[in-house]
Amino acid sequence: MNPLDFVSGAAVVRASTPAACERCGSRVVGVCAALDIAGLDEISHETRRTPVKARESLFREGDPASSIVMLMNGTAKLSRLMPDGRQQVLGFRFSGDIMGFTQGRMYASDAEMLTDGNICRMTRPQLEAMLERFPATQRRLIDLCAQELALTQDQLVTVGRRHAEQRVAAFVLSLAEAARRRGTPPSLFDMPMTRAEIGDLLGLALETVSRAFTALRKRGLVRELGGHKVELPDMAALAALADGDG
Amino acid sequence: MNPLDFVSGAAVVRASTPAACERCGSRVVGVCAALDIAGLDEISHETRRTPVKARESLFREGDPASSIVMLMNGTAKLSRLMPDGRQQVLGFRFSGDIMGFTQGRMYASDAEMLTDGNICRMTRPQLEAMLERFPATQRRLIDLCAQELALTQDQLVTVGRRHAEQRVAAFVLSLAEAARRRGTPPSLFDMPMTRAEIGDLLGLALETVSRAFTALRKRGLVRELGGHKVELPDMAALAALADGDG
DNA sequence: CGGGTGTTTGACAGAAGTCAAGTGCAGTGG
DNA sequence: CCACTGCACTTGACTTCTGTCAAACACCCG
Repeated sequence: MNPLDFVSGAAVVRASTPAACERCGSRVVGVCAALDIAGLDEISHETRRTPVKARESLFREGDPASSIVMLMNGTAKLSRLMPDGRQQVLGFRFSGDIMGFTQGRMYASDAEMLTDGNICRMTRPQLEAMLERFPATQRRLIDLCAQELALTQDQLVTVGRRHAEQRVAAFVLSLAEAARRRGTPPSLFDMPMTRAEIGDLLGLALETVSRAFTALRKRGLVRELGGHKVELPDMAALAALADGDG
Repeated sequence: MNPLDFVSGAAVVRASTPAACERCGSRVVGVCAALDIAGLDEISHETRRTPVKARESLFREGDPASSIVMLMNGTAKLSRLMPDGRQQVLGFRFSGDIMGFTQGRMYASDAEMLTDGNICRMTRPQLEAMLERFPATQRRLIDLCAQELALTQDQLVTVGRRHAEQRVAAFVLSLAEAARRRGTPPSLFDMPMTRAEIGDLLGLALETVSRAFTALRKRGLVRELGGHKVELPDMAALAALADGDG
């Protein structure tokens, strides 16, 4: 497996036919990427771009899945709560990702912002109407799901078969890959999540995550610049380590 | 999380309008469940029911994803190979499940039969044609994907946040749930996989799996009857244990 | 009946979790 | 402007769980 593919389950796909969306911002993302200008215009009447703040909850596990959320800006966290109070982070999401789409009637996870940002909500009926009216968006939703599934499976491999340091290496590489997809430099990016949240993603204690970062820092594979900025001087070596050759 | 929902990532959905499929057998499964009699008739011209034997490979990771496979009968294993030779089992599949659907051009995992069985293959062009001709199958594919995604996330919770014995408890409960969906008694089912394969699913060594089974047997929560038959005398207690109350 | 595969069990080593203390940093308020 | 306070992070010591290695056993298939 290529650790660059691991990522935190993000379903990021760029618009194939870039077009401006007045309400949602300049980039066309998520399912809407399949829409032409006319379709976008129709949809944009019904969705609103709204600012959200760090730590704000977007939806909760078990709540009725009344709408899907497109993340226009910022970073979010998807997680589930265990009965004993601990949480499993399912993945982090970035601008361009969609969240909250489910087959069932309820959300399958919590979603919470890690940073300030902007979202667009589309209600379930609006989504259904769009799928009906623009069949191309159906195929797109299938692709988004299939891709997200593949990425979740990748994470399963990471959590199931890698040691602590390898998991953290794979994790930072996934952030790099997510940055690349957003069109920003992959070797220098933001990492707004805490050690505890990373641990809950990777199935590790926060102290173990901290020790792994220290080890990677000492090897010169990861550099933390302050302000949650991270630099990866040697991504190839990091990938080798993640795959067990380190 | 409900441990009964954990399962091995199976996307099992019964036909809402049961109808006979001459080529594939008596039950209508997978995407085809959305088809009416006329559609089934049309499709059935192009797919063939073929017997497969235990340990036979259905497709391999990295091969061109030329067809999807509907498992009519028997049990299969989906897995990925790590660079160091170890494998991560992504899930087990049962009669009624579909395998090999992917957004990319290649299969994302290996698929191998654990038992003798029967499959139907549908080529990619056939699938595309069906999706085009019968839009209802598109919605069905979305649902199958979304459901499979949710189940894979469940497994992530299991592997990431549970101890060995809890994982094994969650695993046998998932087999029970899969049996229930197939319409067979949930407290008595086949378990054709080896301890090593269970370990590769749960991120455990085979010895650890064996010890966990011994412990569950001693507690009277699991009974192995020979011939790969397993009985669960107290599923509620098992669920409590899986959730950490044990 | 025999051989191979899968399973169980034990002893030990090693990785990660837990508990605890101390450090650093950022935002707040005087 | 600076001290204070709270949170996140780091580091150490110790414990516990799981992995590894090894041997014996059980079971199924030929």
